[in-house]
Amino acid sequence: MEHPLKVYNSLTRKKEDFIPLNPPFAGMYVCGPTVYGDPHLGHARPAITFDVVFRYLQHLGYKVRYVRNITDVGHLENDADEGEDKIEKKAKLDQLEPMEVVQYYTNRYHEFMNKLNVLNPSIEPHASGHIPEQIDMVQKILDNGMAYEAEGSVYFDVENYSKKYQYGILSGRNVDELLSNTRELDGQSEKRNSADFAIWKKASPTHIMRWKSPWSDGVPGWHMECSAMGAKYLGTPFDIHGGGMDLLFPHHESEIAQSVAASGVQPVKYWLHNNMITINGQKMGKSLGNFITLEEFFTGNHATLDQAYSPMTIRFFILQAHYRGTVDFSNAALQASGKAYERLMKAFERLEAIVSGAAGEFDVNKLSKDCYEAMNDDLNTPMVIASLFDAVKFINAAADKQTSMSEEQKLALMKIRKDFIEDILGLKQEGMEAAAGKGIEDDLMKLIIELRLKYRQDKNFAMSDFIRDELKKAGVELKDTKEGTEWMKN
RNA sequence: GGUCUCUUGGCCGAGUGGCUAGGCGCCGGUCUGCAAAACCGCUUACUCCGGUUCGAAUCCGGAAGAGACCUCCA
Repeated sequence: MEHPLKVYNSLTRKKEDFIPLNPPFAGMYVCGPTVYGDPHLGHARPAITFDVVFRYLQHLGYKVRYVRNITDVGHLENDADEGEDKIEKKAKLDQLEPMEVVQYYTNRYHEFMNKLNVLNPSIEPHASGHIPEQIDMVQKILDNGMAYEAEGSVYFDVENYSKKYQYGILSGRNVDELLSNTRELDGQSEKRNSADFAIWKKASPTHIMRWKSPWSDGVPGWHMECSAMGAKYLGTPFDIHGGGMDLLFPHHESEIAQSVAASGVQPVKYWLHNNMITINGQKMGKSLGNFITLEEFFTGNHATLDQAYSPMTIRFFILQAHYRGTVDFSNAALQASGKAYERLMKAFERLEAIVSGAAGEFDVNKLSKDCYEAMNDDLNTPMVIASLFDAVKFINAAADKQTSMSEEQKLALMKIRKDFIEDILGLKQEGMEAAAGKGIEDDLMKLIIELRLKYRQDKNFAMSDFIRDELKKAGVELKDTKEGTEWMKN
């Protein structure tokens, strides 16, 4: 592949050339949601980030298998002995079957990902559908002496693992500290060491979700699913593993340990991590309870939101920042993104209507080159967007006849639009005001606008302004454009 | 407390040892009966203190502030 794509690898802490293990194939695994709540803005970030990775790898010609899991079992509130499964807890609360909760929130997740124009992954495995694979892996780890059984649960033996391998290779944590400064803390635990983590958990009598295993009726540990499903669908090792930075430790660290303990092989070549979305400078997340769901963004129905924000505004907002930096949510920032997005899309829409002539002062080849370079430099989408705004200026100038554009330039810009805006960044035109077309309301507005037009033609501006002002009070705004009068509800 | 990261103009956000990112806002203009929208122009920043260098916002050291992970979180 001649495009020298570089990605930042959390494992080596360096930008590295992306060279897949088996070109032209590329395998990517991304940690998907635990489906026990509505998707919020924080979920949109990895989904969009790795959607762009998926899209770009495909654009470069790779045959990509993209696996993004659904965690529907095994994600415990904590690793303590009485730790409750998140799904099951929610199910009890709502008096539903756990799988009803799973189905509902999986559907919700899909619904909102579609709105954000996030492509479906190639495979979307559920943890609950891969219990045998996980049991197999637990057995292998036991066989290799890297885990022990206690009271029907199986725990990963960090201390023993560390004699041969490095627990902490990804997160940079020092095992000796992990082991020593926690040893005294828990006398009552089944674990030999509090750094150990459950890879199989015996179900308490009240547990609804449970599977038979050689050790007990129980559930797999949270980290197991990703190791087992990644190996099953992408092999060992595979190319890319993605997820949020908050999963780096302990989730991804433990994934590595499990896979290495089972197979002896480093399971992943490139670890990619997106950073967090913050609100008032703090991470937006479940535990702090400061998250805003995607539905709330799309409807504007939340106390801290000044207005509704469209899915593409959210997508654009996220792409305007580099994926490894935090991005701070605010109404002002989202409003700015919304406007910028509109301007970008409108300009490229005007492109089609431009009558070509002599070539204008604009180097489209350089633009294309800049966009590729930005993408290749660890997926620098904000840079791509900045470059695209150079084209916006040129297109607008040509559309306003301030300069001319050759057919060649026009076609090249159309290709930029197709490649970068649509295929790679995944931005799409959002339906202009869906407010129109609502039966009698629409007919009435048509009548009012017609009346007002009459007044305007008679130069009775007092009356036409009166109509506009009164409508505004009623929450309807009028705009006179060259194509006629538009209206929209506020 | 341990590990790590960050601090850029009114706001959001790239980037880099010398070549004014970009967006939004503000202001000015074009257009329009007016308004809005749209378009054009303008707006020269890099927490502080030392050091290295011909030259640092960019490298090194220190200080202050903020954040992430260490328990569940995307």
